[in-house]
Amino acid sequence: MKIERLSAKAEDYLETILRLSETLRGARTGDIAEALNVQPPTVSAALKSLTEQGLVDYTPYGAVGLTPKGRQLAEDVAGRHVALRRFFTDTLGMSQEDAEHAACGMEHDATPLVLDRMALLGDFLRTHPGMMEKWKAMRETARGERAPGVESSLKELPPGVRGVVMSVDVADSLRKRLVEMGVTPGVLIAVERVAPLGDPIAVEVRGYRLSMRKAEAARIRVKWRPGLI
Amino acid sequence: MKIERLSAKAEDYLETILRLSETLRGARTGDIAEALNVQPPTVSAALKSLTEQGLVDYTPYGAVGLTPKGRQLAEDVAGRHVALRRFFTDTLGMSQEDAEHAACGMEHDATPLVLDRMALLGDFLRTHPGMMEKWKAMRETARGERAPGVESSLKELPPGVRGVVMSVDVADSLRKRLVEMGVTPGVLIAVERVAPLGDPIAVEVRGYRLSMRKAEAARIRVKWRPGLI
DNA sequence: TCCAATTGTTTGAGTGCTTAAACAATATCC
DNA sequence: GGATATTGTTTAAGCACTCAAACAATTGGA
Repeated sequence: MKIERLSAKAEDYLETILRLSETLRGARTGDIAEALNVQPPTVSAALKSLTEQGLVDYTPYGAVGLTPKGRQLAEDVAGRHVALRRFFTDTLGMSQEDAEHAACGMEHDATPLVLDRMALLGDFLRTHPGMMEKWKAMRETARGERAPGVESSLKELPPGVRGVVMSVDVADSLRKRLVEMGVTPGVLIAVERVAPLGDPIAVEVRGYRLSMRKAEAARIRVKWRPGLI
Repeated sequence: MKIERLSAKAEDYLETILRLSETLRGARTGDIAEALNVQPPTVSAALKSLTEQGLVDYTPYGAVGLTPKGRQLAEDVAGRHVALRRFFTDTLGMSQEDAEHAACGMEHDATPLVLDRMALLGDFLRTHPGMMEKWKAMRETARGERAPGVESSLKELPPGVRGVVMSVDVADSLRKRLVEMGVTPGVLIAVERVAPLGDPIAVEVRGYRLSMRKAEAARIRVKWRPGLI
């Protein structure tokens, strides 16, 4: 019996099954498919493979459960996930949504030592009176003064921070509207605010305010610039 | 021209080519294969695919170079890599080796906001006089008092911290020796020190001291326990 | 009870990544 | 210059993951 490292995908399946099997419905093929953004046949295949590896308990058309070994691995992954998310929200001051998104990708490769030190650093900041306030204040004042040369999509530009448009790679219909508004390479742009549900987002450029979908903002590359809007 | 997110593997290839092409030898198939721990034919196939995507400049049997687009992406990845490694060493106080290892896996999924906040947090600690010393002191005293329930392989147990053996999954020859030494589930164990080159490592158990390879330590699961050796 | 509607699986196919074995080009040495 | 060693590529194959289309089981009414 080998302890081969599971693939990131396999870990995703186990983690999802663990979460769903704690609900009343239980973990059903369709729900797993929806949670992982794949089609049901993909889940059937994955379930077959995981069953052969002795990680899930599963009979076709029946409910999906975890074996002790599978549960152990699933709880490992889930533990890394929450540890990262807590660090991102509680210590780095990120939003729930941003933290969740980042944790999803990094949970598969975070090492125990990294997670341990992250948790410890959070404790350090919280147990020293006044330190968290100072750190929060620094985050506020530093908005827009950050990392010269950081480049990302417009979607990932923190609200209030300015960026220079590097490239626009959207469909023609939207592109036309953007060009009319002046969203062309070289121009300063900023995200004003994000709607409660995360979509659409309000963008400011040359004094105009326009709104666009996150999917669209993801196609616009920007370089972060000092200064708030 | 779409900006599909590259796979982690593709990012690895680009990053490696960037690093190697800065050397005198240049990026050669065999060197890339060795750096990424794959066989040469795998690299040939990857190079073909990356060429079709317009990311590398490559003629069979010739030197491998990056296109502007490929170089851009490679530098993005390399930037995430060093940002993470710096945070792990300079702020979390991890060793170069541990930091490098952890950064390798996480670089593909770290978001710009995460990297930015990590860098800012490092600046925060360094710019407040005395804070780094306090934080370092806390790391020292906290060794062994950490995260109840954290489980990892023996290889990942920080030196000096005690752990309880959960399972031993090694070949029979070593297993026999380990059992004689008393390395069985339930017993307390600790890593005493790691050889300069990282292998072998000195392990302490029931007062005995034995040395084993990292590959072997990776097969022993432990749960971290309070208290130093 | 039986017939839709829903849900899940199988099939067939494709992509990405990997390898061993066979083959081809390049480099090196005499 | 030619034989040999090194290096790189092609081929054939396998595994993990994915999907659309076709098919099968289950569920929930009427």
